[in-house]
Amino acid sequence: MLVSKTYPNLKDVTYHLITSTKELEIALRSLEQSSILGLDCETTGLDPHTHTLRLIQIAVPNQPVILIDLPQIAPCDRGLLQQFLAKPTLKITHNGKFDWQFLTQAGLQPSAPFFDTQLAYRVLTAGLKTSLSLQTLAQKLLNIELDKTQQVSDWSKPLTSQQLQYAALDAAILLELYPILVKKLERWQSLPAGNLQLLKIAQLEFHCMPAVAQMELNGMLLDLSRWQRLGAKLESDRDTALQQLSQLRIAGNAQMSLLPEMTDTINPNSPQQVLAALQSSEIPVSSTHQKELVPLAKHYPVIRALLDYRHLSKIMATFADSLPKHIHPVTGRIHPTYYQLGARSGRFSCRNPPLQTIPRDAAVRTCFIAAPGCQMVRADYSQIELRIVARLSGDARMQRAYRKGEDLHRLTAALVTGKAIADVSEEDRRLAKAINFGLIYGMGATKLQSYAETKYGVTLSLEQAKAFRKRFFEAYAGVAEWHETIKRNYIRGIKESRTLAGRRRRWADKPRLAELLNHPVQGLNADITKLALVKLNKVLVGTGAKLICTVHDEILLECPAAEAKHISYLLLRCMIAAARKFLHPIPVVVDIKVSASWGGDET
DNA sequence: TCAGAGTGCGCC
DNA sequence: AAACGGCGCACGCTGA
Repeated sequence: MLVSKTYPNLKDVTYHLITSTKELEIALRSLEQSSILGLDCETTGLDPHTHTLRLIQIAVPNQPVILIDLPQIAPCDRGLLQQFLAKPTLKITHNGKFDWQFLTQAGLQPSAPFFDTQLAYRVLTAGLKTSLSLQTLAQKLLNIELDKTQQVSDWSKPLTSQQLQYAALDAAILLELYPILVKKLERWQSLPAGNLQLLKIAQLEFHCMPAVAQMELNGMLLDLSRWQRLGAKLESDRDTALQQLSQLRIAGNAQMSLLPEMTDTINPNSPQQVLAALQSSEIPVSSTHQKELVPLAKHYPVIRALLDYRHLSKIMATFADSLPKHIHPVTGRIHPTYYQLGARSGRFSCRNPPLQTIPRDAAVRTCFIAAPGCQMVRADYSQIELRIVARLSGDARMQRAYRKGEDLHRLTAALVTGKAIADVSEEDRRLAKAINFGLIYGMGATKLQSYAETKYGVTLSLEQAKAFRKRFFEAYAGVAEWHETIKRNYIRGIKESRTLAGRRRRWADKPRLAELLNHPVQGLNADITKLALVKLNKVLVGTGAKLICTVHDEILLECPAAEAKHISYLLLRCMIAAARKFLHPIPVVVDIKVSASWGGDET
């Protein structure tokens, strides 16, 4: 099954199957001396709320792999195992989040430190589209072909020797991967540029893993009846928009008579058909993209109706109809999957359902509620990306503004319009937001124009967009220089980028300039939020607070109402401490709210 | 008929 | 010369 001269330890991996408490006691004693162990589990399925552990595999160097047939060990006899896993032995896992969740559900929560080979490999390959399966790692790092056919076998029946052999190998191989990955993570540390701490980034991820695992187990509570009422309203609004759309289309049909086959068979969800219909009504569009339609909405009611319809049907399809399907039958809560290295920048990604993209609309967010007797405590970093830009670029004016606690958007508005700060209008400030957020990643004038219109409702001519762009970089010369520095790297053909914390992103091909501008910022934001989660996980021990969601620069907790004040203090402290480590001397501002729901606005 | 690329848009 | 980045999901459409 496995042939390798290089890894004699993996040739004929021997194992010891434990089926009684007595055997377990002896086996655990034999493992006690080792400072590291490979840990893996086989389960009856993938859901830690409904499926259960079947086998726990523990590998230590130079010993048979211990395979614990957990159902054979009476729950009252699992104390020793629980104590064993709670010891500070280094646990080497592959996708340890999964094992952590099942072990935790079984009352066998493993304690740090962890070394997760999957996270480690992603830290090394961030930005590349590499597979992260154990099979791939075995192949690339050990030159071994791993047979995973047993992975999907039936683990609820009596175990076959193939299953046992497979299970033992999965744990044993972790011990071989570990030193290789450590060496790779450390190698980058010795490069001359300094501050290259890939091992530290990997350890940040390892420390974050239990917080993420627990966050998934905790899930979020949706007020279903409120949600359904909202859904009904959205649906009727959508249908109203659709009706308007069809009436308006008929009204415009004088021009459409050339294409009679289109008049009543247009699918409003088809960009192709909509584009053809708009063009045949002599509306000057080259695509039906939002950015092209928004400026026309003022002049054409049909476009307004189309945009309204699209918005509402988007929310209906992606959220209103789908979220209730994700309510877990056992917990009654929504448990998405978070991938802590899901984004190339180091950010989390989240799916099933995508809680990171829930509409901001208060009507939507107030449906996400704290459990009875509990409050939601949520906090987000104020303008974290702009503060990071101020920190990285060293731009004097930005730094001064932040240190004096000024409103950077107002400042930008004043600088680009030439007005005094006191005369800056609300619209000027919205314009400035578009400018600040857009231009820091190198947006061009054309995009700035449509971005300001679409996202901030500010209409600009192309000339104005060009002029504002020019003035922005004159006003923030440090930002312009920072861009120039990165541009030089870009021209040199550099293929990787680092955050201040050392996180690296790689490119297989030539990166785009904007990607090189973005990664140090978005990546550091991820570093900071993850550090905050790690700090938080420590201080929340013993409290009633639960981590329930994180959205890039925001952290949501749920806790008994009586604790809310204390918990919000802890959350604030952790987030500020995490950001301060990298942003100093730029001040860190965290906005914190305690409320009954995600949308509530109390405190 | 079904996988997959493309379009479009929700969030930060 | 010019260039915002990072996601996941639903949908219509294409081509084998």
